[in-house]
Amino acid sequence: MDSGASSDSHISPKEEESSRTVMVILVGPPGSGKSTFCEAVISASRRPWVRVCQDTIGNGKTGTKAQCLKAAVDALNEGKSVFIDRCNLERGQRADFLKLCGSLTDMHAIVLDLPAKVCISRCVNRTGHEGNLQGGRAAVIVNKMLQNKEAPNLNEGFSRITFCQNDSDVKEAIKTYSELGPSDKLSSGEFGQKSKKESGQQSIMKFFKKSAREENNQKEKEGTSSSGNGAGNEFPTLAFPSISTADFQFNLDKASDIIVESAQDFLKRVDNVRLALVDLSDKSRIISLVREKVVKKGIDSNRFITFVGDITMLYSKGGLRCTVIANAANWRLKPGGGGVNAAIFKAAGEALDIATKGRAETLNPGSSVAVPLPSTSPLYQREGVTHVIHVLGPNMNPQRPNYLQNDYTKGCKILRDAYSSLFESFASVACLERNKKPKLVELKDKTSGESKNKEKREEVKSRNWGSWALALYNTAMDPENHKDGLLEIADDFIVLNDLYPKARKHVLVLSRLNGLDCLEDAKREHLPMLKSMHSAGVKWVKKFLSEDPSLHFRLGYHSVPSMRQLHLHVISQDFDSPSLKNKKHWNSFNTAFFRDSVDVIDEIEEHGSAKLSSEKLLEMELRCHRCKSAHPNIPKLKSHIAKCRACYPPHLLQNSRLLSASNNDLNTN
DNA sequence: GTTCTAGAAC
DNA sequence: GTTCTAGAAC
Repeated sequence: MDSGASSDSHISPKEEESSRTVMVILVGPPGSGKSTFCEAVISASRRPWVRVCQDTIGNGKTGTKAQCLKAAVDALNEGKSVFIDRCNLERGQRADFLKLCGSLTDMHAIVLDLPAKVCISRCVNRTGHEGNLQGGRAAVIVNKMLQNKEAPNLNEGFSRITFCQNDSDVKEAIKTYSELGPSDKLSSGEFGQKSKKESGQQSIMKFFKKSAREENNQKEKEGTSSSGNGAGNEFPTLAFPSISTADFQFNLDKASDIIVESAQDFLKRVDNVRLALVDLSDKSRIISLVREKVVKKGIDSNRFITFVGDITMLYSKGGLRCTVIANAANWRLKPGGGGVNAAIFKAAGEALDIATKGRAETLNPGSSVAVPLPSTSPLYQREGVTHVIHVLGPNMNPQRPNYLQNDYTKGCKILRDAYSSLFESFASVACLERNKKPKLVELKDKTSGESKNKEKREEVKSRNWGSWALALYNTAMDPENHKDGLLEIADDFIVLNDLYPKARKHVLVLSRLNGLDCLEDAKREHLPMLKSMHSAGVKWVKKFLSEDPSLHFRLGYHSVPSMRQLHLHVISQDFDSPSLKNKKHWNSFNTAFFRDSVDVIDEIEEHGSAKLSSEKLLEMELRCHRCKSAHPNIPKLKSHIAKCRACYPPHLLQNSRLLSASNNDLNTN
């Protein structure tokens, strides 16, 4: 080294060390204390720090990641150290910041891995926080973020990672960083206790279970409750009482056979669900009979369990989490009477009575009806029950309605029907709760190619619906309370005006079937409903054409809808609407992404399912739906289609895909 | 699905 | 300077 020169361009090793900057990426959900951490260090530190906070970077408002990146670069260039104060829970979110750092910057992560419930309660309690994440939304958002959490790893490029699981860990980390002088360097490696490895796919249900467990002070750890039996505990569970064997005096031996056989049949067909037969008495004869037969038949004890306890307190008293419970209902679906029915209605509160009335008035022996439990219900809040399935079995009691006069041929058939209806209702409810169908075990008529496709689609489908995507579902399940824009209520569908019509006339025919989320779910058994939805759509088209014969209509489904609950679009082809604003809007109605109802019905009749198009089509260039000319942007396209009178493409003129006043097919429907 | 808005495109 | 898109947030 040229020790004689005193040029500025030469930095002694000591000086080089002193010029090192640090970028500290905070990792934690809202409410984990990221901002507090930064402020505590900055106020106590001798080192120059800049806190880059996405919540405030836009002139005090929420900014973008790009703004944060720029602010970070600027600070590092000025020789300052930087805190990246945003959630950074996913590896991808951290990567761009790590890329900014040159060899003179140390890259650290501080993981604020505090219990989710602590973060949520802090979010709820604080006022005027920069991120404005207050109130009840906090829980939803924190949960959602934690689902995708990926703990930082040294191989991402960090030289030091500090894990904090509680306030004292946080305090210690604050102290360490506060004491970090301008020329100090912290040692490399991982510090603090890393939380137990969780899969990135941790579901909200699992999260709730975890929080509840923490509150229960490790209740499950100590006892060997029936729920603590391995993987089965992760599955949606249906708790059900023995049907017809109490007040309806059905023979216990016959009933236990039917329970075990029905359950075995169901569990063979539907994977990833669990059944729990529940009885109040520990001397329960039906429980012991069923238990015996379950063992004899070699049914997986993780997937079919028997449980002694109160069906309305399975979680709070027994630690058994069941998202769905069955009610041994009466035919009038009324509260009271005694037994399980009285107990469930009482525990669920008025909400269940109201929700039940919205679904059905009476119930026939051998059938069931699933009722979503409003979140206000104590049974929902305390026990985590999302649905009650009312089921009615055969009656062998001369004092009760529909007495079968000891006819066990009839009685057994009805009881089998009751269980099979109950289990099917449960499967569709479980499917809704997990936003995907329980994986059906392949039957012999499936080829391996088809089964691969199916798996692929299921993967795609497992994405979560945002809260905004539930509006149609809520309307379908409870039309009486969502009357805005409602045009017609039928037994299996509803017709309503689209809230943001993309043309002069744009209505939706909404299926009322619980569990049918989208076109992908539509199978042969749904054909009668798809046809009645189509007919309803045509009926409304006729009405609109009588008002304005110049219109043309298409009826169809989006391949991948944004809103949950199968809905048929009935839309006039003028696309003259201020709500049609972007490329996605246009392409969702004018590419193969839009599947004409007539084709959907044909394909399901022929192949058992409808073809779906990729969401990539939504990014395609903008083309007029009549003359197929391309246009650079939406305003230009809109002014073109307002004038274009070219013939519609031949494809649309076939098979009644396009309906107009001159269309003969309208009269034949 | 919409709204909001930064910044790209013109 | 204005228009328009696209990404983030809900």
